Amino acid sequence: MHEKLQDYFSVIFEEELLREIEKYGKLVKLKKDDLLIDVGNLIKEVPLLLNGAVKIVREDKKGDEIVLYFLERGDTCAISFVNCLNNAKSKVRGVAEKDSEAIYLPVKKLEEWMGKYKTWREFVIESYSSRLDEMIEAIDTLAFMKMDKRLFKYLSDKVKIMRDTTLHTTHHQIALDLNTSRVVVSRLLKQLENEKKIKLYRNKIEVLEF
DNA sequence: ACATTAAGTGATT
DNA sequence: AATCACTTAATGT
Repeated sequence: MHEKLQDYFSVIFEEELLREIEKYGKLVKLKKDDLLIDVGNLIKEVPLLLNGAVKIVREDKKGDEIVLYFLERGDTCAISFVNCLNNAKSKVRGVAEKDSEAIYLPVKKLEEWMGKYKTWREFVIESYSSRLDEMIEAIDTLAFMKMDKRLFKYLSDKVKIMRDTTLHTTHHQIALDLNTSRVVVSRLLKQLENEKKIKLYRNKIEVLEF
């Protein structure tokens, strides 16, 4: 845990804060599709992502889902942190997109560090603001982009997050993430393949352009 | 060989 | 862009 912390955070956090993180945080290994957080959960711990990727999904009452954004190394969901300061329940779901590692930090401590460490304060604010940016981007995408554009953005986002141009997923799964139907996804993917932007296989998509 | 699951396609709304 | 109804293809048992 020590080395992993050093790797990613020694540049932003001071020694003492790193030591505290090490002391109070617990290292959690997440497997693909593990749930980090679900809608309605009361949050007492907030994960700090060391590596891997997590997708943040919004779900409505009917169970329809839509992907808001992805988290990657060094990210934390400051939204959920601020959220749980006022004891609110989570409004989103976090699912590991691939095997990942995270340090779970107790909210109690996070609160304390807000006053104690400038770097922590800045980290949270920075994280909060970039989450907000991503959220706004997600709204733009939803409101103004046609399905074909949305799909392509989804693919290239995913390629960046996964650091792999070959995505192991199904048309069905993509349809769920974008809240559309599998048939539509299949057709649009076919189009993209014809435009030489991707290559299609079973359970696999190779993204050539992103 | 058979069943299951993923993906492709035309027609309709 | 969604839905239906169906086909084809790949994969698991």
